[in-house]
Amino acid sequence: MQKEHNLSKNQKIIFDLIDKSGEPMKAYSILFNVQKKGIKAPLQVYRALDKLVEIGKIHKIESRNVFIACQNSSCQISKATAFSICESCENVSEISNSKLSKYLSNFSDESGMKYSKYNLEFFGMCKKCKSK
Amino acid sequence: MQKEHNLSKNQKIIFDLIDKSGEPMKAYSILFNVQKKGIKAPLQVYRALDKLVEIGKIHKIESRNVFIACQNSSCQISKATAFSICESCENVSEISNSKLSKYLSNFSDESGMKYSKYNLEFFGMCKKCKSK
DNA sequence: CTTGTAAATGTTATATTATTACATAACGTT
DNA sequence: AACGTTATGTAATAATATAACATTTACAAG
Ligand SMILES: [Zn+2]
Ligand SMILES: [Zn+2]
Ligand SMILES: [Zn+2]
Ligand SMILES: [Zn+2]
Repeated sequence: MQKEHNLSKNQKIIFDLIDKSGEPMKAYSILFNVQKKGIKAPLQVYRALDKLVEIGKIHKIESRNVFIACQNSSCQISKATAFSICESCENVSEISNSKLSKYLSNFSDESGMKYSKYNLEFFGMCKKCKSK
Repeated sequence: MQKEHNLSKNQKIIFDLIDKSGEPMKAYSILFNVQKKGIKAPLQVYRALDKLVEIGKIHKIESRNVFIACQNSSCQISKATAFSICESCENVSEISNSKLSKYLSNFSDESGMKYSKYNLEFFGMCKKCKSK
């Protein structure tokens, strides 16, 4: 069962925006979109984003500096994330593949380092873009 | 056999700096360090970095916005990268594990998307930091 | 209910990371 | 030499993110 997080006002505004957009969003585009709701400064956006990432409601796509709503409604893991990114249209989707996540969560090497978290980004051409 | 790339003057200066440092470096720290060699503007640094990334001599650690020299001297792959990052001391090392790279290079799912590239970042505490 | 504490907010300024635009030079091939 | 490609130089600016500080809200312990 996923822990319930009561989102604060700003967190809710920003999560709803990202979630409804269904697309990756940039921080300053989010800022622009929520200014009518009274959120006026970058820091207000970044603070909400930080919290939402922390609790796993959204993820940051590091190679693109964008944020998307978690598409794995059942998973509370912001510690084991995998995405596919189309290099042509920049479409992003979250990969939820239990074999992959098991493989990576159990991965260890000779470094003696214990991995508690990972982020994986796959790149390629999506179906739509390929057929063009 | 890896293709030989003749680095240009700026590319060589910047690659040598990163390679010798043995550490992840930030773009503006690189800039600061090469100013005595006549490289005065961010763009000169970013252009060299772009090229070096493209040919696989260095890699960008996306979650940190830093660059490190490729530690896999034998591999020409800038298309299949994996790193371990210590969240305490920010030490980064490149993982070269043939099973892992095979597994990920062959990964496919039902999306119909063909993945031509991936980047994986593992996070945790390195040996040194754990023992403190 | 009040007091203490953590979390969230508001606001201004600033730091950090990266690119646009345009001009010139060097390199490699024919 | 002429051509196309790659690299360089320079100035300005865009895009991303954080520091510092003041205040407010939420919520639990006493
Ligand atoms: Zn998710
Ligand atoms: Zn696409
Ligand atoms: Zn490498
Ligand atoms: Zn460490």
